[in-house]
Amino acid sequence: MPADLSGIELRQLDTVVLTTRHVRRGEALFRTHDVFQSLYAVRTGSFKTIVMHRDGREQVIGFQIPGEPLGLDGVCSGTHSCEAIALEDSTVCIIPFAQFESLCRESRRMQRHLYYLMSSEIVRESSLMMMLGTMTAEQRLASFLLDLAARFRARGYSGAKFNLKMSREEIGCYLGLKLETVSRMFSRFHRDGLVEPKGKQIHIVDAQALARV
Amino acid sequence: MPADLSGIELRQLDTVVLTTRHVRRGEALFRTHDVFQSLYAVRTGSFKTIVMHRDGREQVIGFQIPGEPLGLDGVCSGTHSCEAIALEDSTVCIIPFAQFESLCRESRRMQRHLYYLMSSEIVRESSLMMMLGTMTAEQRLASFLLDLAARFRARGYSGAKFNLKMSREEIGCYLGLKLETVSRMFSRFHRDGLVEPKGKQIHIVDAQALARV
DNA sequence: CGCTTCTTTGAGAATACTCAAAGAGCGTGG
DNA sequence: CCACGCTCTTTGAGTATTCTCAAAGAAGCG
Repeated sequence: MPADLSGIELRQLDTVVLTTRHVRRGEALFRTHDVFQSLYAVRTGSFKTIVMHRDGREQVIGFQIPGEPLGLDGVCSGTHSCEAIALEDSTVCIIPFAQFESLCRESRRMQRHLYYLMSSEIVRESSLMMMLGTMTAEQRLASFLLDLAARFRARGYSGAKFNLKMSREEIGCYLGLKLETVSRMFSRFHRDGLVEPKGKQIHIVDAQALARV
Repeated sequence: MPADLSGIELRQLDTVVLTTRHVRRGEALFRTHDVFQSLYAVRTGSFKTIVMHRDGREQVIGFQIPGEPLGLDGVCSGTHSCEAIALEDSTVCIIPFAQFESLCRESRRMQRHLYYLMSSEIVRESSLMMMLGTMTAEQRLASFLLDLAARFRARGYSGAKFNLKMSREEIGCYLGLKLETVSRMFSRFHRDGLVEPKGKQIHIVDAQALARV
């Protein structure tokens, strides 16, 4: 997970990350109001995180792929404010927060890394709010695809071809759109030669044009 | 700022908060890409924080009233990812981050408080995304007013009557709506007897009904 | 291989937006 | 202190984007 830590710190982290956990497709790693005890890092598979309104409305607030952190929302109140659901059979590293906290007190770099993770999440959510607040349906889907592409690339996968494990409905729930609208936008991108969607398999043909949308 | 710190820690914090700064209405406390050096706490007045897209689009991601923190976005990259603009002549406490960080290494409670602040911001933004992604214009304005009311109450002001320092346009920019839509929703709430808006002075008449919207 | 779930597409409806103009409020300067 | 001008707010009318409802087609799973 931590790209900017030295070998020493990584070994220290290994002493804390004693266990991994398997989560089956559709199951929850944690739910809203669960007691917060650990941070997690996706090891294999993928997750969505959702917040639920009392009336049952859901908002997907993020998708996590291997290497990305989960659970930072729980630090402030001691209970989780969202829930993390596996999009496919997945495994996570468990990082017990109490132990991680001790490690942070010993290692300034580890401490900085935790700050980095939390602040990054704040910045990520800010740009998501920008998307939800100012963009058209077309722009939202374009920026979603480009963001995913960049993250896959950053983790060593192809940024041009990847598999969407989430449904159109989940994408819509993330982008503040209905599933039909998401589907129509995919069709439009396909018609315009920007993207080649074969079901869940996505091939980004013209990233430049996507960025200009 | 910190509600859960002891007298000792508050005195320690006082040694770090050496200076305050005045910011005139319309001026920036910090701008996007400014080097991050300090956290701030609003002392008097109020601010908006905005993120800017390259094409000039703006999204207001928060309004800050006295007692609330500013600048947490800068921790991860060392530069600010948003800008903070004063909505009226205001003052802030300056908390140099390097010194605050040292203090956190000495005091576990101070450390926890920083975690708390960052994680709270993550949770706050999550619920904002829920609003932007799932709510109608009417519901957005209602939840905005109730949120503000709760925050004023938490800081010891009246939750039923308060002054909106931000314009209809800024509210719209925060709620993902146009200023005309915001104005229409105010008119509707007025017509229905939920809110008594006298220009920028807001009187919440029926908070229960607002919550049911 | 059949059933269920997901996706696509169409048609019509609703919400929010755009453009426009009048009215109110605020700050500034005489 | 009042008047002027500017900005902000309100309201209306028409438009556009997205949503809703519906149905057919495709894909995935057991």
